[in-house]
Amino acid sequence: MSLAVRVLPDVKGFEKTFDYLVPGSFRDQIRVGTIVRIRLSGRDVRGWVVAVDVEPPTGVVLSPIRRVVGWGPRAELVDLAHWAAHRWFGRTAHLLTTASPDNTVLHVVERKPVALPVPVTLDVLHDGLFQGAGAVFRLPPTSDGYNVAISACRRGNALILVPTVGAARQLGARLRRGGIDISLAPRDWAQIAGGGSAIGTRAAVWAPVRDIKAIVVFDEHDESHQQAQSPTWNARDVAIERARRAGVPCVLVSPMPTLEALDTFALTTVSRSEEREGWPIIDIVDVGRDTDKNRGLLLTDRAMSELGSQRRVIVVTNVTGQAKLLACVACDELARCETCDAIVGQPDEQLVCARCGTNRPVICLACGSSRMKRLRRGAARLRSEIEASVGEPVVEVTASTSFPLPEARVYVGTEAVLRQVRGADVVVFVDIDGELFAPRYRANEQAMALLSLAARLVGARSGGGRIIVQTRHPRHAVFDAVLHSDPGRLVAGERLQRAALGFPPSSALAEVSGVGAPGFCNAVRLVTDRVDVLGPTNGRYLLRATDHTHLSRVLAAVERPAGRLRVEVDPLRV
DNA sequence: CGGACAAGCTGA
DNA sequence: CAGCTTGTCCGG
Repeated sequence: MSLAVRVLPDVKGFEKTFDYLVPGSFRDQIRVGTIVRIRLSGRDVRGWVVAVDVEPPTGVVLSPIRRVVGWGPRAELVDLAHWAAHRWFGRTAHLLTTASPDNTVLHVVERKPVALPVPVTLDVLHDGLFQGAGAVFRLPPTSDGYNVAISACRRGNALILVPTVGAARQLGARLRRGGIDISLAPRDWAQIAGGGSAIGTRAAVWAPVRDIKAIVVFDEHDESHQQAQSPTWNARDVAIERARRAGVPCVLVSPMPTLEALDTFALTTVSRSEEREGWPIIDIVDVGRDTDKNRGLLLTDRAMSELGSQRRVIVVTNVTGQAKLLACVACDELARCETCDAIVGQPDEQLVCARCGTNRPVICLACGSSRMKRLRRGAARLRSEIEASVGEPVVEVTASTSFPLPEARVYVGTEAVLRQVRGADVVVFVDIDGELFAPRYRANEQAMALLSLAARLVGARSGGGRIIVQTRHPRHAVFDAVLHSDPGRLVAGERLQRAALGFPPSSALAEVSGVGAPGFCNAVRLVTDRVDVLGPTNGRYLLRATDHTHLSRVLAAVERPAGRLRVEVDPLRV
């Protein structure tokens, strides 16, 4: 047996492995994934053992590993980290950090599997979902995923991913009460390494679950499964790959499965009536016709009557400072792109589409008028207007609002208000058109996600849950889907539009920015004609390939130029 | 990344 | 040509 191991140093800026000797006293502690300290060009640095029994290159004198720090990711997760680094053009060390314990782990106590109690009602189990390689399970927003989680854990050690820490704590506690040996990842890293199932948010996909038997991703569509900073890895996609490698089923649960999920596994749904029951009542209020335009009010009579009642109301408006919404003065038609339907802005003389780049003079497509008016006002203004009209305190909630929230019957805010307020009777969307026609290719999906978030807050129709949506486009496909409580109605059209415009999942995208971007993108042009280089717009290039296999291969093949380079694979807003 | 070292610039 | 900056290379 050779005494040399390969170590990946935890040093920013370069990705290279080095070989070291293992002193005899360390030999039984060294495995793939072990965290060690090594000497590298005079410095004492941390690193991960990525291969054992290696044949070092000839003519190099190896130095010894200085110290064993503790346990690190399991060998299969080191491989998975390599895969993810390639897929999202990041450093393996970055992903290994996420897969490693926060604190030093010196001892792992192995636990035996516990015998699970037989559930009282076997018919609630979803064993069918876990039969093949996996499934997409469309479950309405107010339905409980507990039985899916239980079904996963009954197969053996399972990994369960949810979008928020609160949901992880709550579902984890319920599963423990149900007799499941499950720990919170990454907090209880050492415990998970000893056995049992794990639950957590996106980082938990790297939890050291032993002998894994199933993976479940709840709210698969939720953008918080994707890391915001580069590398923009997505826990759902890592979960799919982890399950595939382990040969175990992966179940993706969502009230509104993404095209990406539907392209991966077959869809399972609940009955039409059960899905309908799982959505609240949704009132689509046509702002273009139902209101007196001259009053200039943001809220329709329908919304005002809810505010005047004693019900708890959440009023959602769009992000302040986003692209202004323009509408025709004569006929009230929204200014939209003639090519891709996104709302267009008016930076100067022309109407410009931020999504596809089309521009035209300031002319209404419906009536030919050349006069436009601005529609959007901020959350702060809205708050004071509502407060004046209801005569009681109204609390504004933004992403930066600190806890605890002041008690109030009425809350006003941007998207964050839906995530921070506990519950409500009614949610009012003041101008959802800003979401529907946002210059982002996932606009429909994101609007749908907001509606399902609201649905959870107000609860099912049987309990009186209600959502009021103010729009100038009451016949929009997203409303057709929610009115029927059937997000599946969006899929075919969405798929066609994405394909027609070359957006995922019919393509793989990467956004490149930074001083090194021009050099990098020129190099991409030279290497291949299978990756389109678009831009730059605002200093950002967009690389587009037919699929991720090609995109990743090209990104890896191109030499990194000097200077800062930011590559965001699968950018959410393009 | 950070250190080593080489090549390039400056000033007396 | 010392003294300093800037660039490039390399680490086991």
